[in-house]
Amino acid sequence: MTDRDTQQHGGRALPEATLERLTVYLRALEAAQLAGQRTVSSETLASAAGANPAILRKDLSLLGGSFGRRGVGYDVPGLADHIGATLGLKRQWRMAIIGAGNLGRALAGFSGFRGHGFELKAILDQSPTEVGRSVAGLRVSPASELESIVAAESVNMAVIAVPGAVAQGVCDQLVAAGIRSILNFAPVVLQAPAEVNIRQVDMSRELQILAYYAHQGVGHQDAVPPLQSE
Amino acid sequence: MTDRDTQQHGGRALPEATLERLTVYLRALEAAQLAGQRTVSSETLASAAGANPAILRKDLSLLGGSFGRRGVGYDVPGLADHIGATLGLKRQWRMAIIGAGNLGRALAGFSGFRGHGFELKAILDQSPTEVGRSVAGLRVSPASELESIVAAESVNMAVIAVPGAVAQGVCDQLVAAGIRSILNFAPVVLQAPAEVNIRQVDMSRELQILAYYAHQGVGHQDAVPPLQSE
DNA sequence: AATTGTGAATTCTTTCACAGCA
DNA sequence: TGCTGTGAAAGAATTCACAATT
Repeated sequence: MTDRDTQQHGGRALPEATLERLTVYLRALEAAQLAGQRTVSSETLASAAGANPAILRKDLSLLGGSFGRRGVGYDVPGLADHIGATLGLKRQWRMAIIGAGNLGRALAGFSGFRGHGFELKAILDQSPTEVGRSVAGLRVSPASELESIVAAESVNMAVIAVPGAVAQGVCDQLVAAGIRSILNFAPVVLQAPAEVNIRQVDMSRELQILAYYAHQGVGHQDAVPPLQSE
Repeated sequence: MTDRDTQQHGGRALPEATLERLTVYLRALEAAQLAGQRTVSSETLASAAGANPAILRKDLSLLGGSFGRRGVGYDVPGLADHIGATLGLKRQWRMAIIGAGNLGRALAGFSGFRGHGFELKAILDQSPTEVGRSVAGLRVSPASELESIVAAESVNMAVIAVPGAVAQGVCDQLVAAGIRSILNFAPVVLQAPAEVNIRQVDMSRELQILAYYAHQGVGHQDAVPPLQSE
């Protein structure tokens, strides 16, 4: 554990499954903090996060530092801080949302990303009827100004909230403007150079997976670990 | 351990990673069909879906029937049909959206789920100012009528698009009304009995994972397989 | 006594590589 | 020839189980 080059900055990338769980632990820790808890056990935290204690401990062990105390549990603010630092939430992320329809406006109003270094700097739309409207305290800018706004506002993360038919075009423009982190809500697989990180949020995918489980009669519940017997 | 699953078509439950990819293959097949292609090779299809050919073939082999022809490729409509049948998209899924804010309205207007057996039957909201409005051709119903609407419309799938603070309450009501498939857009981990399937869509999670990769300078691209040098 | 941290065992997933078929 | 389908191999992720620590 004194071995610093194993994990930490510049160390190895964490498995994606671990990353997804870390975001959930972080949320559960924030809820625990609001509830006034100073420490949590892996069992409590895992249960709030819908995970199991063993994998939680394994995940945290990949983070490096040791934020638990044996016999006691994890220090709530300390661990939250450590996870936040690992995820890069101490930096400033300057976002733009492309598309000011219902979805873009909903995302703009979503408060969940504030307070973790995410700041919404611009919202853009192609349609003249949307341009100029006020959304979440910002004026909607014309899509044609994408490149200059990205530069002027130092935008380094973008959210695509446009119809599928134009999403790839928007993606290309974003890449050309230097953006390398994109969250895509349009129902298309975007093609982009390998250095661009794209995450996809896809309602159809989720509905189809739900349909599969319901169709098969499989009870698949992420949130509740199987009980140990014996 | 008991092997509790002997499903139809000689199928046990498919791995979740496979399910997620199947939905992408399906979309790519539909695009190919629109483009007039009759057959696709695993290489072409994988490239359109951002996967690699080997895992695509393995995924399809888990489905049972054989929809490829050696030396030729896959029959586009045949394979699309087979994947659709596997996912349960031949059945009728009757949906309700809870929450008629920007997000609920955006989801209601999202055409992507139509034509795959998904039919939006109701949209509900707590607030009297939303009730009665017309959204996607439906009138917004009061949230208090949830149980009776679910029964009257035989709703069997629900989408939660309400603020985090009330999401667990809505979830409890849905479960009480007999819903066992829930897609949750609220940023909370829902607690529900194991027989209820819940999928979570979470903007914070995705942004935080993007932040991690950008922070670490890791290029992680799901959508594009490493290019072969040619 | 309680709970973490982690090697070892297990299970799951992906990739390889090639036989089999059109 | 070209491409699928699939066992076998390799690689990851998860779970177990217990020594270490407060």
